[in-house]
Amino acid sequence: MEEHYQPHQIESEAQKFWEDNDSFAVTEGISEGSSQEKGKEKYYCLSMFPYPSGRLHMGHVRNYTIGDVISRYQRMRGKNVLQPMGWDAFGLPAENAAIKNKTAPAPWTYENIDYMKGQLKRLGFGYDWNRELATCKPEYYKWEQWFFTQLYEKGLVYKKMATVNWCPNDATVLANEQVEDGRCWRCDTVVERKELPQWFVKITAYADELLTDLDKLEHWPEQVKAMQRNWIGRSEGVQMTFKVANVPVAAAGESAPGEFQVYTTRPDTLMGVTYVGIAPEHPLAKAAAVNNPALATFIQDCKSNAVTEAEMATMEKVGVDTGIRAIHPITGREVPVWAANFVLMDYGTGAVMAVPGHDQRDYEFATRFGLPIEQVIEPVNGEGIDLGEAAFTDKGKLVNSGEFDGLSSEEAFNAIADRLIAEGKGERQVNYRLRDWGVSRQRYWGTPIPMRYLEDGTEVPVPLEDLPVLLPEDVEMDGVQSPIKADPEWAKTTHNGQPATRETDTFDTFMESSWYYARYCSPQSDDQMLNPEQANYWLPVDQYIGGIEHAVMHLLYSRFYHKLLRDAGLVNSDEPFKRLLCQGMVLADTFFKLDEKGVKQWLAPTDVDSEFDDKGRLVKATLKATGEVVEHAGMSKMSKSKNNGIDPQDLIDQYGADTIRLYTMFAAPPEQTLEWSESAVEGANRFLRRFWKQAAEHIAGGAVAALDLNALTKEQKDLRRKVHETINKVSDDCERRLTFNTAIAAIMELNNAISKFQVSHAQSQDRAVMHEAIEATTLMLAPIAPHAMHSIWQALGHSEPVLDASWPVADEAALKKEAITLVVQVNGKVRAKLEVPAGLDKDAIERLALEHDNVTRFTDGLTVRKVIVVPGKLVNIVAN
RNA sequence: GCCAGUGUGAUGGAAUUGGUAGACAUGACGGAUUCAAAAUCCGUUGCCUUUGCGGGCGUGUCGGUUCGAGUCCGACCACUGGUACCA
Repeated sequence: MEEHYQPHQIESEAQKFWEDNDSFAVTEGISEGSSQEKGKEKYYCLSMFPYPSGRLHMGHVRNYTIGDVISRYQRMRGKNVLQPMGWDAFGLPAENAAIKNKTAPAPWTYENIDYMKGQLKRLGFGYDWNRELATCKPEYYKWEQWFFTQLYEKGLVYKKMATVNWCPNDATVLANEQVEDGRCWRCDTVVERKELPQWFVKITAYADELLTDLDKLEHWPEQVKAMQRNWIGRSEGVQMTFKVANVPVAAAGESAPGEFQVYTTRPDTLMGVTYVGIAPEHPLAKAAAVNNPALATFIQDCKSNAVTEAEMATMEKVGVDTGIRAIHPITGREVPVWAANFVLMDYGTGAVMAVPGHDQRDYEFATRFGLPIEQVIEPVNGEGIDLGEAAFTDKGKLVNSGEFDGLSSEEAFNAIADRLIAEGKGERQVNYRLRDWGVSRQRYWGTPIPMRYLEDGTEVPVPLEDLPVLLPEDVEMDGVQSPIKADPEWAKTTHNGQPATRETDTFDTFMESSWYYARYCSPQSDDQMLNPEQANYWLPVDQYIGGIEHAVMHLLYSRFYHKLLRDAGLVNSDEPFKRLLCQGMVLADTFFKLDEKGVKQWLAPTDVDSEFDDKGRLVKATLKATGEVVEHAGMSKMSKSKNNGIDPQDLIDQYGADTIRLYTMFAAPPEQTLEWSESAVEGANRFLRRFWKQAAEHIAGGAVAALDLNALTKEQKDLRRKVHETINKVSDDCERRLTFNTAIAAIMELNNAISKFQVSHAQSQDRAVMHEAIEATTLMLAPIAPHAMHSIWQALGHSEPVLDASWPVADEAALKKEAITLVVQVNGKVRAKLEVPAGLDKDAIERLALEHDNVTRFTDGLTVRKVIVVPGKLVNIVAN
């Protein structure tokens, strides 16, 4: 064994060994499994596949190291481990890069995949590359297209109008990310809302199951389940009809609707309705606008409103009186109908009842536009409320509500609902905040939606024998129009011999990432989407690992898709991911400067010098190359769009993969957000060098005697205890807690104990105990620093690779302690420490504590009121 | 705005069930080794106070529960993720 740690040589040797032996290939299935796999429990460990953006960044390294450590740990625990990897290859960045680099998205994507695959291999991740997939390959998206046609046949797919961001200058649809401050990021034109017909998948049909099955996900983080529950947003309420007193006469003799629907979760406040809000696109508003120029202008202005929820919720709430009067369903009173920018046609009924006394948003709107505010609820304790400052939004007791006065909010909910139902004016309804999944994108680099339109406009799904609908890869991007929309020839096709046109929209890329985990079970299957036998052997995924930013959308769409696969008979489980680890984001500073068009140019953090004040806050940033002052936009997750990804390549070149893996795992617990800094990488490298040297010196000492447990000195027993305590600690951290940082800290402590242990060559048991400590350390580090441990394990004389060695088990006998340290507190402050024999009784402990010199100093002249003894931990003396 | 999270020394973090705050690292300082440097090894390192033993303060802010609070409860502040067309 080399005396010095030489990571690059060691790592290429270990990687060659794994490659030559195909160490991470798992054969599919149960019965045809190799003898090695027979009788083993399966373990499917999956990390979220990357978007091939060009280079790995530290967020990827963190994610994939966690997955690889868990996979290697579980393998050492005797499991048959599957760890696959692939590419979420469709998406917007490829189109942007293609335009910028005057190439096509396909070659750009394939080059990135090649480069990033090389980086993953260089980091030593144990993937079964035989199962690699890329979602932009026809053999993958063919089955996604087929499945969509199946959903269409089942009635789970439909088409409707939906709003998009529209750049009138480029005549193109923009993603939310491409809109900055309401303007197009390419040409700075003000963006408009535009309605387009689009395909939707009925996720709302599964809303209830998606909600209730969250309770079955015992090993998912509570925070993720909470976010999904809130996203689905089940509510119980009442939907009711408001009749219109003065129906406006619409243009061309069309009559506007004479009534409209409103949903509320607070029917108890119905008697406090003083106005009604409708969406600017509501048919009533449109009709009223025909003879109301002010309203027409308002509706026109609302066309430039943002489409994102965050912006709509924070924008100024404004509205215009439509002149329409609605009839209150119970009192018959007429209330004004206002068109308001915060009421959305796409969601719910496009109309809301307003109770300014008991809803804060309605209150602010009413105050601003001089609408009446009426109190109909008072606190249960009978206290008065002041509606001069804010709405009273708690539940309570009804007042000013006629026959409903005196009822509690809960009683009034039922009484008012029953009344509306009895009069045929409303019904109880369960609503969800969740909306159906809009899967149409007006972009090129995605899966073509497998639908055809006949000449009479009839829509038909593409039959299996005509799938896949191929996306041409050899195209030119002009930066505005999708090449398959720009080329009229592409859309031409036939259906049963009749001329037809193809759908030119592509799928949302979440469609691909919603089922890839299942495709890994039979990635080469070319006659069906999944091989059910393979899928049911491996699924559900035992451990899924990925960024917390996917807590709702990707993880909810995947859960939905799994249920669709189940209902299609392709899998037999209800949920795709048994245990979930949401890794925290790796953040880095973001910097930008404005170009001549006023558009933000994001700058790589490595190109910027920063100055800090004495509190460590960034006060000035300058471009390294030119000294030009640039703007700092805070820290955010590493991403292509903010250009703040830190490429691990330089660190790998300098220190090797094991150091980067160890450092990343040591820096913080996996779930915690991590602000990127490489200041302690050196320390991780130092630790590996130190252990390497210890192992090399030990091995150079030659043969080792057998351990004789009856002939050990105190020092030898102490080191053994530390070894076995560490085994327990590290096992728990890797299995239950998934806190690799504390596992590494424990191994470092053991390593410090090994350093302090003086080996006398005259004492054969010294070397025997040392041998046990070195072997245990090697095994415990093997999942984290697999290359170096591969070499050390071989040098320790093992023919089997450390990859397949068994995880160590603690020897209970070695853990026994003779004495323990107890803390003595007086009134909660530590005043003394006692060394006592383990198992000493309570009275004796109490006596020893009260007699201690530094304790009597603080109890002198006081009366001892109480003594609390926490066995094995502390004594607290309460005195005054 | 709404939903979810985070906040502990100079820095990353530890404290797993309400029981010793600061494990393990990084950095800094001092020393050994060296012609010298790197590397390595040893020591010190929350703040204030004390010759020393020790003492006081201290986990974003303010308040509460408890013998005892980083941990539980209430209010607030700051930052991060998501907010349905970034993935």
